[in-house]
Amino acid sequence: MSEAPLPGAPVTVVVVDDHAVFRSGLKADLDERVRVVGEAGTVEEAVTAIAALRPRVVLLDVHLPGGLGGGGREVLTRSTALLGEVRFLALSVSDAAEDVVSTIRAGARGYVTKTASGREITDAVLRVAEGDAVFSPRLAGFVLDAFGTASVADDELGKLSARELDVMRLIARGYTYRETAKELFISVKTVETHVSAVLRKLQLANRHELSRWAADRRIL
Amino acid sequence: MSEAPLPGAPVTVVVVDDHAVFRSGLKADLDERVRVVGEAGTVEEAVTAIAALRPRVVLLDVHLPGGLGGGGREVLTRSTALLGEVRFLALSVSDAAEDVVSTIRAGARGYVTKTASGREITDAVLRVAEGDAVFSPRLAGFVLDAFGTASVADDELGKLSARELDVMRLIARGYTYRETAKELFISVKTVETHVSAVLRKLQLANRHELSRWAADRRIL
DNA sequence: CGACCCATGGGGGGACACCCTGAACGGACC
DNA sequence: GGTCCGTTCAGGGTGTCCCCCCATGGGTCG
Repeated sequence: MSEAPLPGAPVTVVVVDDHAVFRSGLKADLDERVRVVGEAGTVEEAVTAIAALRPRVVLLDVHLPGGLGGGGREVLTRSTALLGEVRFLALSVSDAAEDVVSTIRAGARGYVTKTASGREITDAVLRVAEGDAVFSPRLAGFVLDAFGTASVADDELGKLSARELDVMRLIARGYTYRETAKELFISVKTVETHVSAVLRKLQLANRHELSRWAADRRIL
Repeated sequence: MSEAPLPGAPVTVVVVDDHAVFRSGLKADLDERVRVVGEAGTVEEAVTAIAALRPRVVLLDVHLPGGLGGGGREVLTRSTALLGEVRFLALSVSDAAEDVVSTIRAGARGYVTKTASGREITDAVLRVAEGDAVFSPRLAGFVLDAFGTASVADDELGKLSARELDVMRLIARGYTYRETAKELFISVKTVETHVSAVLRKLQLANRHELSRWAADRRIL
């Protein structure tokens, strides 16, 4: 790879996970072929650390708290300027298709579930650093499927705006319009507008179908 | 505590989690007041290790794979013979009331979310070893609530009549009153009556909570 | 600069959800 | 036979859901 820094030098890594214990585990289990140069437990810390340290690879927990849904993706969207220089490898307990696809779409170069060993994660980091895309074996199949048929199957979600996603998540959980409005500091009428847009874009009839739709995709 | 072994001796711990990296993190972050004498990544390994090693405390991930729902609880139910000798401290990423309550019901003496630091988890282990019940601060409130009404809360489902169950299942799936009435060959008004009875008996506010209640219990 | 999308919010209205009271019938239990 | 409960249904009311219309301000894109 022409982008590789000094051959033989360890790959620099920043670890992002809200669980301090898991970060410690990574630092203990990643072997000497990589070097952990920083860590972060929140979205803010992560964005700051990545911009300052410019690691070769970021090991990113998809389920960071903070963003209304999937704070890990927020780190990605706020680091787009660095996407050419820094590679992101997503770490997640979930292997739900929706999570994987949307994370890749946000710019991650690989996706590994947390059941992997330190050795396996090290291997994945190195391959991502070299430009490969890496997926846990049992994810590889449907990731390819997803991107073969993604234009139809999945882009329903991509058509929702950020605010519509906020509203959709709360409504799908059973919040009333009034509760949703209070939670998001907007008027009930605005919630109605967003819900109508969501139902129209997703081609659903009512909030019950929305709940099931979201549950099927594990968006709750 | 009269049950305490040698005063000053470190508390023995077995770590159960399907993520090897997280186990490493625990071993690295738990301080010298406890001693990790074994670990396991599956239900089978855990049951075997606990029976053989007889640790003072088991740090148990609730979300082990294997059991049809929450394999961690399976470890508890298969170790009941040791519950007097070995204390279980549940570790989970979830702070959902349902998970917490059912885990405590299965015999765990505490419940800590994985966002806790190594120091906090060590403290929790020591307190459980001494006989205390330990909960993450924001869990403490509703755990007490849940157990104030626990004896009643259990047989809620048994209190529903046959017809109420019929109606409840359809409503929980998102059927409207009208659709439910048609399906069961009764009037909309009768459906209303049954739904009201169900909501009252289960102490739920509306059909959305009913949907979640039923989903949690896998009644759908 | 105009076209377009997004986020915000309002008026109004039909349909539905949920609650209250009340009532009729039948079966079960003592 | 009286009492309780489950099942059936009604009238009437309030609040929520979801739709239609509309408007304003901001951002992006060509």
